[in-house]
Amino acid sequence: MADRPSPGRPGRKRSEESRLAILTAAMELTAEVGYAGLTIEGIAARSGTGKQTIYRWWPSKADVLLDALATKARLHIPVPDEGGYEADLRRFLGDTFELGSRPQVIDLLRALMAEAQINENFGERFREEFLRRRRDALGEILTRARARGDLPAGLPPETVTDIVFGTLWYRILATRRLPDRRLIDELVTALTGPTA
Amino acid sequence: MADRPSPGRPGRKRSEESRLAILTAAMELTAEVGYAGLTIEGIAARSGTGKQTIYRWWPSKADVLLDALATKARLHIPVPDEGGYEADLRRFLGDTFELGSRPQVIDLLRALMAEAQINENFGERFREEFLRRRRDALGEILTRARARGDLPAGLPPETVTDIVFGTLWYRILATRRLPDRRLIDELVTALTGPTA
Amino acid sequence: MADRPSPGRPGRKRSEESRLAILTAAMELTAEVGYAGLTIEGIAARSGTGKQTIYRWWPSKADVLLDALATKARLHIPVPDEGGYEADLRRFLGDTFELGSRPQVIDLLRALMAEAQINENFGERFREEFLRRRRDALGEILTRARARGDLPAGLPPETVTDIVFGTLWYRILATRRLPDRRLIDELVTALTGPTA
Amino acid sequence: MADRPSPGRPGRKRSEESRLAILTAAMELTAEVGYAGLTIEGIAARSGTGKQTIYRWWPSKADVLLDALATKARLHIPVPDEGGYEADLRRFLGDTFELGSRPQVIDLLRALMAEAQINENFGERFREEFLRRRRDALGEILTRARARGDLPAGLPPETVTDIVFGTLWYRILATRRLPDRRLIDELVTALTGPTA
DNA sequence: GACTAAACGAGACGGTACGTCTTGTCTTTCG
DNA sequence: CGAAAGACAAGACGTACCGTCTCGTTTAGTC
Repeated sequence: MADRPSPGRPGRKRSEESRLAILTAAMELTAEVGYAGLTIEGIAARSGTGKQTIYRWWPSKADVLLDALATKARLHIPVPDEGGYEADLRRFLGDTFELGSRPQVIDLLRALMAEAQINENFGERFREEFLRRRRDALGEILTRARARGDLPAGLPPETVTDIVFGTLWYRILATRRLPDRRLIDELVTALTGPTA
Repeated sequence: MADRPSPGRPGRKRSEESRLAILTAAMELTAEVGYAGLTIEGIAARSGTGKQTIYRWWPSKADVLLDALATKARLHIPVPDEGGYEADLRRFLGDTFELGSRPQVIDLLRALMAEAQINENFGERFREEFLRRRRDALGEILTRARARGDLPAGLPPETVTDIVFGTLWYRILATRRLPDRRLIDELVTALTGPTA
Repeated sequence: MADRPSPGRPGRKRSEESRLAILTAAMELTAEVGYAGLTIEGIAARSGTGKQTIYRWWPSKADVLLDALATKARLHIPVPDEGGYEADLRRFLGDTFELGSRPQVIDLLRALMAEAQINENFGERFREEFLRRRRDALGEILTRARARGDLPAGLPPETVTDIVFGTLWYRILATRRLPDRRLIDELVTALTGPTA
Repeated sequence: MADRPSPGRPGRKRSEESRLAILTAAMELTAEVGYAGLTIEGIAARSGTGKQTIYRWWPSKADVLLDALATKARLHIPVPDEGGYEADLRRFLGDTFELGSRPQVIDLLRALMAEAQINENFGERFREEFLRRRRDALGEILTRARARGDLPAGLPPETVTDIVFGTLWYRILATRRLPDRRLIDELVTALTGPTA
């Protein structure tokens, strides 16, 4: 993403106005013409900035969108202790689904996951700065569950995480059916089953 | 994909030689320069054919690869009756993993899934001609399991399918850890748990 | 132009129907889309023939048009003896202008003269089979005039021919003003002047 | 031809170096492969520039050549007053022939006149920016001649111009015999005859 | 020195037309 | 009558440019 220059050095300061105009233009254009139709030139034109300003701060259009997502969409999901593994899991899944219910956000996520497959460098940034954070949030819940002895045998936390996020992403990427309430129940069934 | 002309009509026949040269070149180039670096021009040059010949038969480079995958990689997975749900599932997952263990194939799948997100038309073809077939194969097993009463309560076949393929795809797309033997055991645990 | 095969040999005869369909299509298309927009593929499609049939008999689209001009437009101009150089000249110019007064024919001539500059081989054919015949017609008149002693001194027949056709072509190619009656008078003035 | 941007505005300046490289490459290539073999891609490759740079400033390959002709060949012909119509005319024709004696220039002129027939838009530019200037130069001489009363009766200046340039162009386009000294004498004879 | 603006070299894009080759059908002539 | 010859319509082939687009860079002038 964009580096912040160390303070106290000469030269004009980075224009926050331009930065926001670029992020806004990028999201709007993605909604209007799709990720494939999004271009750096288009972002520059729409935001009233120069191409060089974009290239100076972001390495690719996907990074602009990732920044926009982090800046614009409030992605943070708190993981309050609901008192038990099943309740925690249910709460986490509910919060996550809510977040992903905005179609614009879904389209953005699909585009970024796609770009991550194609562009190796961006893929690393996407995994580190987005996917890992979501895994860590679930990880917290699983750590608590393990401490309580609630985790079913034969299902290490890593695999639970793979199953949870895997199912969500697969519905989005491969079936175009958005996750819903019913899926929460069924996932909880599968992941807490043996101990119930 | 490519239409087959009805026989007995005038005009030169489609060159099977060119077709295979194109599919081969496409796969080789993807391995060498990556999907992002793959171009129609490159495929034409490598295969010794003309661009027009490619455009005549495939609408995009992703479709060439999808055809290559279907033609070259033997994707069909038989689903023999192993006698029980758990054994069937274990066999299906084992066969599937083996198939996807070739890194070349994995890279292809990642690229195609990515393209499916970005190119709506190709996405539809990819879902219909690739993803649905894999789902159907698993569906057969689940139908047998349901007939035997082996399916755990609260886990409809659709959701089992989402969980199985979701986990596999997520490992490939998001974590870059290829599915392995251990994952089979854990998935089987999660999906057959309650009946065990 | 098209060679005629020696008679009495085996094989299907050249189809006069196709030949005329091609010439007609070529002229129509030139009128509709201009010479630049004229293509062999278009002629084949319009005439309901195959491209190969065209390439078999004519080396270029310009040759098709040249053939069409010779076949369709009655280009022959008789040069009857009007009794004197000035009268002969006046008659010849009048007949020539009449011929070139059809805008379709003019456009064709412009295109062929243009192609003759660009395509060396066609240029030779155009000069031999079209331009030379027109020059020869005027040459007849000048031969008669010389016999009568009507030719002005210092103006060899070759140069008279250059001046006559040059002026006509120049009006067509460079000024887009079609030759008219007034021009006849003025040319006759210039070319018969000294003896008058 | 190329517009000149108003000064004092932001943005990179047009590269004069590229402009000249393009004009030079265009002339060289025309000499080497002929006008038909000349392509924008070839000019770009030879000149070490991008195609877009050519398309930015010239609408067609013919316009590049027209610019090259104007820039490289010193086309201006002064029309000093030689004291009389016949002397003026003789001087003008001599200067003109000298100019057109370089075969490279002749080939260029043939190509441009040809293109002007085929491409309507270029034709207009060619007539306005090239042909009209040559006509105007001769027009000056004829205006002087008229003031002196040297013009033969029955031969308006317009027609004299048509005859002079027509004969020159016809020799170039249709007979491939370059104009020479003898032609000057004969033209002068035809055009000044009655007053002599 | 960051900014907007714009030209630059590079090269892929989708497309068109070229001229050739292949296929199967339909004449024509001759053995 | 049947085989050989060749013209036919259809259409796929490899090739070459077209004109456009976007890339990422560079240069110029402004803030």
